[in-house]
Amino acid sequence: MKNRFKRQSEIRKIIQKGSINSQEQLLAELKTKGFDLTQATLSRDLKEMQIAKMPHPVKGYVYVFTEPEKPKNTAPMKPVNYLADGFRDLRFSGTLAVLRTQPGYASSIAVVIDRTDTWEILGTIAGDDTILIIMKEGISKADLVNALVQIMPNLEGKI
Amino acid sequence: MKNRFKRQSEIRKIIQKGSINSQEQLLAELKTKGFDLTQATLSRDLKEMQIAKMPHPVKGYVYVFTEPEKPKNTAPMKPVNYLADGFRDLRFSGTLAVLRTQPGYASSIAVVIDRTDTWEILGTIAGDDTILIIMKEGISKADLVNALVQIMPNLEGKI
DNA sequence: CTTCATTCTGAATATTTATTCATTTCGACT
DNA sequence: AGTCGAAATGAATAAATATTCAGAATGAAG
Repeated sequence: MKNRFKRQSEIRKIIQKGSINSQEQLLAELKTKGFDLTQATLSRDLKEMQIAKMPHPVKGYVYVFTEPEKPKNTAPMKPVNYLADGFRDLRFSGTLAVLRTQPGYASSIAVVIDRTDTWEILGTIAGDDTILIIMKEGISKADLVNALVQIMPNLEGKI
Repeated sequence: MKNRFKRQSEIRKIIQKGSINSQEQLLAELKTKGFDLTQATLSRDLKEMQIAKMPHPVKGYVYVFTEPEKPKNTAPMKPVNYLADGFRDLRFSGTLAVLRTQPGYASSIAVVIDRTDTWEILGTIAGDDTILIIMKEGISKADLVNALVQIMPNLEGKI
């Protein structure tokens, strides 16, 4: 139907603004624009248009056009071994660990560490040849070393 | 809790495979891996991890990691509100706070924090998706949260 | 070791979203 | 115009998901 496309086009516009968090809300918005339909139809439209309700840290949930997932950490193993080669040394200070690398390696190693979301590690910050690792309180040096070996098996013995 | 991170890590692995289309299904999968939890908890995990149920032309609906929407070339919003959207989570270790953001947001948020010269905060260091905030001694978690909300009102309630 | 506060979780429930089933609408063709 | 079949829709309902509320676990502070 002709109306259907106009409607979906309007839906697109509204979603784009990024502040819709339920179909009911969207429905109301559409009514003000002169589109009269039920939630059932809306649900079908959204499905067809591949619009998803996504959790949002601040807004709760928001409807968005979704891109299918990035194949991010699908193949960590290979680059990881390679990255381990950039490793220089590891030292500790309180709840911080400082990992030194060959110049230029730091950020790529840090990215790998971050992606694994290891629970012992709150986060990392990388410069050019140094990575600062912020550890969870109460984590021992050994714990951290284990975690790192998990991530980069080739480190085994280098530490 | 320790278990919570292991669990979320497992969730990530399962979702990654791309054939989960309901929480119930995911729940069952997790049970076989030895994680015992309820749908309520799972819902909360998914929200926290920003995993969304997305319509899929052939599979119906699939759970996926979603990309935050691309800030298209729509007129730049009020910087501060905009920045709050990049927020992921906030955790503490001693006198440090680690603020995690959507990839790419860290430095711009850090700049804003630095500019305010909040007395609770000695300084910040930003990577790509992590900001390290060095707090003044004696500052509590709540104090820092308050300070951040001052800076980015939209954070209110989401920390 | 207690007490207190905070975080985490499950059970029950509320809310939201998808689907079923019946009806209507529309277009193509006589 | 009338009939057929396909697509679209709404009402009701089923199914799925989010949240509330209360209790348990954990951790910090005496």
